[in-house]
Amino acid sequence: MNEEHPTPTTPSPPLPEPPELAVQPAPEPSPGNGTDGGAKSDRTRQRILDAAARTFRDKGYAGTTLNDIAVAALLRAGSIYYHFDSKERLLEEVLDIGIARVSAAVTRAIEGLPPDTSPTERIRTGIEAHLRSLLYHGEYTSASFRIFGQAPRDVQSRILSRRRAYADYWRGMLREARAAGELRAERDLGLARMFLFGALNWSVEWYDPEKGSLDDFVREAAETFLHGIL
Amino acid sequence: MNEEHPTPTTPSPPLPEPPELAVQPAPEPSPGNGTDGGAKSDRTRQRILDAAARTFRDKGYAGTTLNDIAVAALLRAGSIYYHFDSKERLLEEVLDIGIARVSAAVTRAIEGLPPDTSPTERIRTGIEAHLRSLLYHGEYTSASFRIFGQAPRDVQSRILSRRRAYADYWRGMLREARAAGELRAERDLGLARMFLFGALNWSVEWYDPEKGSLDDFVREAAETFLHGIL
DNA sequence: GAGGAATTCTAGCGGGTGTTAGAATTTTTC
DNA sequence: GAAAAATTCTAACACCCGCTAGAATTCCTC
Repeated sequence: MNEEHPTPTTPSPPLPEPPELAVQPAPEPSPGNGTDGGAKSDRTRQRILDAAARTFRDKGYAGTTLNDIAVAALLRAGSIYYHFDSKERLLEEVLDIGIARVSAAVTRAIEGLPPDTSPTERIRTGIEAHLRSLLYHGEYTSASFRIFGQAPRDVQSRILSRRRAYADYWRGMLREARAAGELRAERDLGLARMFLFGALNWSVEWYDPEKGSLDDFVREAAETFLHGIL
Repeated sequence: MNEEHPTPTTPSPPLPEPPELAVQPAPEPSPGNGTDGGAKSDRTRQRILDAAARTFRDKGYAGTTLNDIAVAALLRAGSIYYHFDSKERLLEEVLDIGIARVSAAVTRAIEGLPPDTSPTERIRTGIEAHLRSLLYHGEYTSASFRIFGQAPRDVQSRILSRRRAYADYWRGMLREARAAGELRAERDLGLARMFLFGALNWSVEWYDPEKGSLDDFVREAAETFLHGIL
């Protein structure tokens, strides 16, 4: 048993090597969360979650190391386990937050419409809200859609109920539009919905905010889906 | 779950039982190319490629182990290196084959049309061919779209030229349709094209061949994109 | 069958993985 | 300021990764 370590000479290094710190622009000061009472320093928890969402989104689940997350969150890998039970649970929470946020954004946008808004107009609003939630500050949202397919089976199934609820919401909207006679009667609504999700969620891979305003983009996207290209 | 690796204590690790193996025999035995007397047993190479395509597609690039591929290809992990230089190169070839196949399928389908076919009809044919190539025996095709985003940067850039060529093909078709006055003038063609790709390629995640014929599906898909839902 | 090439396997290296125990440190409480 | 609690770090374990060298095996040719 010979102990050969790179730095056996220094008696007690206070900080061996400050790990290269990914500079985080402005850690959003946690919004005034109503029911406080929680410990102040689970802002660290939030930092870990944010770092995980972004890293998962960029490198995939299996491609992401706990050390990657730790570096981005400005601590050491082992410390993550004080806040999360495992890498899987971390993923699970990121995915969950992602869908919850899109769902909330879309629901809120549609419920803010005047009560006599037509089903078609509701759908248009939903499309725009979904896209906005995806493309604008959507670290969790985009991560959620991008890496859901890579998640372990049990994580997927634990998230599935939320996903299904969101899908049902859209199913209902489309059905109402059909009931109101605003849709082509022969259209397959299930296919249309999946088509829509595919088109919208894929945009996170190629959308470039510098090539035009987000407002124009989401409007044009909704129009393309509603009317087609012909 | 059923993974079994030879434990170091057992003296003679038995060969893994060969499970049933569905491999399409290479229709074209590689013709005698120049320098080498074509080896007969690069059917193994094909088996590895097939296994890699399917495993990459299912588990992602980083999530796939060379041992996973080896098990699916009925050999041991080390043997892969007789046929491929590295895991990266294996990925590269899978991705390349994938795009090449869709591209070839779409091109062939459209070139088979009568010369006076309208641009719109060409697009419809292209959509259907793309989908068919994706959903029917599309292990490479679907893998190519699903995991391109997970590939290392240098692999991506080496594949990019093929991808761009395929994208250009579609760009040209859409432009012709517009020139022929068959498209809504105000439509953004770049967005429409990316929308289409997103919708089509996402279908590989949810399409269930037992819920209806492929013919009906691809027809309905093209219709939805061309006319929208309204 | 013998010899040689082609192909596969075995065994292992170096390194990185998620995870954990316990020491060290910071923060809170009195 | 001391004691206690909360949080982070260090160091290591056990395992698995991609990959390689060389032995073992199969295959082909004569």
